[in-house]
Amino acid sequence: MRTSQLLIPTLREDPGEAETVSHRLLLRAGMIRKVAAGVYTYLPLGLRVIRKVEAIIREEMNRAGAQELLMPIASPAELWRETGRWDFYGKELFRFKDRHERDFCLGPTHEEVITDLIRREVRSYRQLPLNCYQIQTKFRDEIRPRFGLMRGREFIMKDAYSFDQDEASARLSYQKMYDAYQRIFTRCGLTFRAVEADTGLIGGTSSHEFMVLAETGEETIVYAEAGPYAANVERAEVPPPTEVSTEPTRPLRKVPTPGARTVEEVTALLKVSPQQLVKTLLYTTAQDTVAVLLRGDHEANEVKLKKLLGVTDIALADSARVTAVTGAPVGFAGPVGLAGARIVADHAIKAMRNFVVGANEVDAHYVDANWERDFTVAGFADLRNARAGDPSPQGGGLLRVARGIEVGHVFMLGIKYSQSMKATFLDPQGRETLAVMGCYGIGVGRTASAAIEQNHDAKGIIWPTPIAPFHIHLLPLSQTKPVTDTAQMLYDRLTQAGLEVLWDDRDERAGVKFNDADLIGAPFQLIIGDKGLAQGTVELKHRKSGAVSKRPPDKVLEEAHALLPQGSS
RNA sequence: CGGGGCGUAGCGCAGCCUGGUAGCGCACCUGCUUUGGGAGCAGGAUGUCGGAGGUUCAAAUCCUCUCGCCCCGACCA
Repeated sequence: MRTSQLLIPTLREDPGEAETVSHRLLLRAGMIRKVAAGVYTYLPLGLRVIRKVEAIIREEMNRAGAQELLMPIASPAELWRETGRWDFYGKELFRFKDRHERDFCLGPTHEEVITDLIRREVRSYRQLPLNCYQIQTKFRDEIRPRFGLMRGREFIMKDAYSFDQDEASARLSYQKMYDAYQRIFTRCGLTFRAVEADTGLIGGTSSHEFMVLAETGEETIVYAEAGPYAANVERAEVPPPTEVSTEPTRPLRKVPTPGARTVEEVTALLKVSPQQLVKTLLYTTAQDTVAVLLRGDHEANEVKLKKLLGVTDIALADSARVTAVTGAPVGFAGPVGLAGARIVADHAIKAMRNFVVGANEVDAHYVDANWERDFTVAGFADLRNARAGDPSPQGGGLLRVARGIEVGHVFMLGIKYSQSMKATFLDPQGRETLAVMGCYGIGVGRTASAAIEQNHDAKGIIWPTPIAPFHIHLLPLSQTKPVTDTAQMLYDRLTQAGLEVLWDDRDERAGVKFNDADLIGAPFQLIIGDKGLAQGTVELKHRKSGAVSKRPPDKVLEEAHALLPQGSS
């Protein structure tokens, strides 16, 4: 296609709103434009990339035995009330009413709609297993949309739903999707890792996230330095300590700690290490207040805490609540003599002796506190985030930490939705049985963004060939007849050979064309200039390496073919 | 929702504190020259200063309200 006929509004300067590389480059390369916070128009170039990613997803989903359908964006509140998610999903759900005042929402995901379909249409185990998917625009009224296509309020997602007659069969369906995801992200040219994950709002029994490794990722993952274990930090288990302190206990003493509230201030004042301090975090749940004891250098993991408490919502107590419960301002809470809250402790505490805690009194802490002797806890549990250097819970040495972008997520749902929505079928014995479900998502725009995060340089994007908007950027450097004729000839031949060619036919200076081409990021640039033609050559330049090969124009075709994967359109 | 910040030409910004003719760079239009890494010269067009109300002889500037956006924390593909 000719540049002069395409809307490719490249920007010379960085847009002020863009924070991350992918956001900045998508805007600068003229691929997306913002319509509202978290809502974007895909311009022709951006849409081509989206379509490429979608095509790869379709091929692999179909290959894995899934079938495509298309569900509506709008869905009625009744379905969501059946599963309880009309309330549970909260403000994240875009809601609206029709002219009859009936409640609707814009689908953030489609478990309800697909389960409604399947419960109506599937009667027999003979119709299972079944895996249906769609590529559809989703809506989530995110608290904070950001990073362009990375976290939008409207975004394109592939979502698949599997229905099986039993757990064993469901695990096979899950595995097929897991394998398909490996192929999809590999084909998209991404460096990624599948990690164990929390199931979040979707619910279910187990799940894996597919994480593209990138510094700008919003997720933190941990992985064994010498083994297969990898998990989201939210999920990563921390094994209980194996060595318990054998230090003789000393008597409890109260010491003044004027103005020292934070772990740093208290440890500096008392000249102890954070490992000798126990911090007391107060959380409020719908019912009560819970005190969480953590070693001074550890971080609370709220996902684990929610699971332990069996609640869906917790929040750090506000200062009024802290004062009411402890009798002291924030910064001096401690377990000794604490009456107004249940006390739970991370199991690292179990290994500690003679530690520092808050005294529930302004400007005072206890030193040489010991659990059991000075206070009792309701229980010990894994309540902290894993971190680099912790032992891997499943062997393979110590854990390392990396940042990741979640591009895909596979869930074993079990019977959560089939139960609440009564999706049943008759098994071979004629018994009414609940379908066992799985669901599987891929963020399409996020995948494209992640590809940019991993494949760019100071000049612009360097698309992995399978998802590049064009294979070759044809750059005639002047408007002379030999150059134009050669460009036309090469454009025709390459296009006929099945390659996707973007022909920069604008009357622009060479530098402008080079810079735009580098920004847009086609894997190859074919440069045609008067100088080269005088010597009978054109140049094929590899965007990634910068390598240039000079060839006579009629030799370009075979070289281009060798360089680009067959059938990669 | 809490905290911080920004809305001035298509884009990036200055002007605001201390009220008085709305500016700069890039982009855009015309002409000439130029032409292998974002050209030069000359000329030109472009603004309800986010919106509403108020104070004032006078408001981009001060006050009030409002809308939008960005950044930092709790959600997720």
